[in-house]
Amino acid sequence: MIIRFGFVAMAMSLKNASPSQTMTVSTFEKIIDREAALRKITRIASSNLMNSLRILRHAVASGVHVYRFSSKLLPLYGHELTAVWDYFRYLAKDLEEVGKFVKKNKIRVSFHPDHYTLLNSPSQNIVARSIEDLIRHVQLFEAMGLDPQAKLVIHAGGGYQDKQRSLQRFIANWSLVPDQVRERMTLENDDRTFTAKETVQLCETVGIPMVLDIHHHKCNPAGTELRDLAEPIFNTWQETGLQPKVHISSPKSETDCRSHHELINADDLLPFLDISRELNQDLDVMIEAKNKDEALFQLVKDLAKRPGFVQIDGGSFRYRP
DNA sequence: ACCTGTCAAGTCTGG
DNA sequence: CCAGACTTGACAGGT
Repeated sequence: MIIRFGFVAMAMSLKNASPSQTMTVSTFEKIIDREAALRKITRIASSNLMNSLRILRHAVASGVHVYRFSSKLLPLYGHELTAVWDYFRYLAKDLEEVGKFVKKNKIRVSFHPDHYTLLNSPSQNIVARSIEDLIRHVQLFEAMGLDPQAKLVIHAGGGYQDKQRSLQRFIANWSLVPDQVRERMTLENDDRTFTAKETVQLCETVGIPMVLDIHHHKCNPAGTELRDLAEPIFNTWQETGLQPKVHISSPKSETDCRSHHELINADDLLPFLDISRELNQDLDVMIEAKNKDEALFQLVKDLAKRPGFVQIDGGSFRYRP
């Protein structure tokens, strides 16, 4: 069984390489010459894309094959202040260059639109804006020339006092989601509302893959066991040509279980790796830790000393029975 | 150079 | 019914 590790957005090992620089609304509004403000935003976006490329080069050089882009690549993209501006006209070359590097090096990439993106809201306006946000993320992948194996992951949404109705509303709203989004969409269990079991059932209903977050499951298990959920979750990936992806993070402390620690404690991950090994299931594991790539390297170093782990490169292992 | 309050977005809690 | 927490890196305005 093969395990590959990935990291999110930033690389702590690189200096001055933020992929998420931005401009606030108040700064934008203070610039009288709107055209100048929009050009400045475009310069920041270009820098974010070139820093993403630096991070990807660093990942490849380190043997890392899995990466999640920052969702803040294009400042204020989607805000009404910038509605007149065609970001892609000016950023096409940068996006293409990033995409070419991803394809050439076969890096598995994704986006995680943030928790304001809700497909199950009772407000049709919020649902409509969320779909627009998902489309904007898809447009980025398309401009990079990346096929539907480049995925989006979001949560099932809010509970709104009635989880069952809220799940039904997700299913009803799914008909509003265009194909270009559907074919890239995946869902992740969250740490307070929708459990892994509820999320995998929802994924089965709408026919999309599920990303298991091991830490969220620990916060929000509702009496379910990962051992029983692993197979159904893995099955949701069957048609995609991709191996299942899971998220791992370690709690900051016992009292603050939900926050992310700087590093990954291997003990938080090993039980699930053992389940996957029993099922002979290859896995991609996304590290969600404050120390980003350095948490990945630390975990790799730790696992390399343990029985059964045969290191392939800086970011992957063969895990033997 | 460094520090502190603020930031596009929505939901949930507690008062 | 409304203010504040939630999470986070980075801005913005102060020193």
